[in-house]
Amino acid sequence: MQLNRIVNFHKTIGDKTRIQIIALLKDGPLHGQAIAGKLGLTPPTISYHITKLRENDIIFQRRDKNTIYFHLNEKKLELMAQAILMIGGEKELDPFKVDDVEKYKVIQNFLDADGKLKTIPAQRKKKLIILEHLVKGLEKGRTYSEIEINEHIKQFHEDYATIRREFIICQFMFRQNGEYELNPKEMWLI
Amino acid sequence: MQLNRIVNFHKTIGDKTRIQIIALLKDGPLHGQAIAGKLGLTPPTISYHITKLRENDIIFQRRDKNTIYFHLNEKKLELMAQAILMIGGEKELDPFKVDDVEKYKVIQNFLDADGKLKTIPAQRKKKLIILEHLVKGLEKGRTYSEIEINEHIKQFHEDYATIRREFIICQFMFRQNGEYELNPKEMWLI
DNA sequence: CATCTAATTAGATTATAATCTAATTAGATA
DNA sequence: TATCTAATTAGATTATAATCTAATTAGATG
Repeated sequence: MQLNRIVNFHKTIGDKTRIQIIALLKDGPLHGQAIAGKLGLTPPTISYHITKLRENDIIFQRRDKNTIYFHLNEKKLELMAQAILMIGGEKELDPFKVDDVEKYKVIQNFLDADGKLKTIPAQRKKKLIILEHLVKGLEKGRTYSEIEINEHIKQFHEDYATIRREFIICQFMFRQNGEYELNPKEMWLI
Repeated sequence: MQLNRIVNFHKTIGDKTRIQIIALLKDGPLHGQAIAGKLGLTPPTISYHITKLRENDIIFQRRDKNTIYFHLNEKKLELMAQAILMIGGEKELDPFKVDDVEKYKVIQNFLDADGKLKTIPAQRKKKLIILEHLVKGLEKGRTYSEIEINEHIKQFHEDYATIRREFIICQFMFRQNGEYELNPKEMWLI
């Protein structure tokens, strides 16, 4: 139900602590203790809020040794900014529409604890969810060389060539004279 | 504090009942009992939610005899949709920036119980708040004849000519060969 | 494998928020 | 002015949510 998605998103960002976390992450990723320190709250409290933000796909995370860095998913904010205007006009047109809980489950299933991709999903819908996850962190409107894309993908999977091809086939990215760029239209699964 | 404004806005629309009210009002104004009926809730509950929506300038109201019709302030939704993206980048640049509580007070002071304008404020800031209030209900992107604008203003005040002129001077509207149109940029007081 | 660091979960407490019924207010009209 | 209609306020109840301390888990590293 589209309505619940919108309600949950706004309930999530309708909290001072969580807006502060978003504001902090605007300037780049941070780990939990850093956030707790800056906001004068305890790590469990931050965990609590981070969980809500993550469940709503507003942040994602990358581990570096013992430390988990939280990143803002700016794309989601842009997307939901638009969604306010569509309240009441929901049509549920796209069969590939999927909610955040479902996305979350698929991501859990296909990534191991390191955030490495175990296998590439065969089912189209699941594959789209995973590809969407893998382009998080790439900037919209910026061009990348093939080498940069390969490096980015290698964080998740050895077989960068296949995944790079999937990015193009599924239109998450465009290639133009050897340069890669994110598809600015990012409504794939919403 | 800009942060609180954003938090309150999202807290307000982060509620299923209130999103449903917004969705209903997308199709045109309704009175309290009608909303209560459609949502299966009691009038006091609707009053409670309406108060929150009104405090955040998401709806406004017009009385017709005994019945108060609630209207959606679509401009506010568009405005706040943009605001999500500016979290963390607040500068507080404009001295005419003003919060919803302040607006609300000014509107209370200058309008009588019927919603009629008692006097036109002399102070610029207050005048802007009132003019902004008076253009609520006009559609963006649509053109109006002078007669239509006059009629619209007469709902609030006899001296439509002065107010019509203020709309132009303060750039709430543009005039082009006898037709009037709302200024699509509507960030006046935010 | 013992230990360190960072994050999360469990459980309790406190603070907010949503909803109802009953009482009250405000305006319209016979 | 008496009465009707619609909306709001008061007060109580119940449900959610935010935060803490203490305990636990997961990885990294000597």
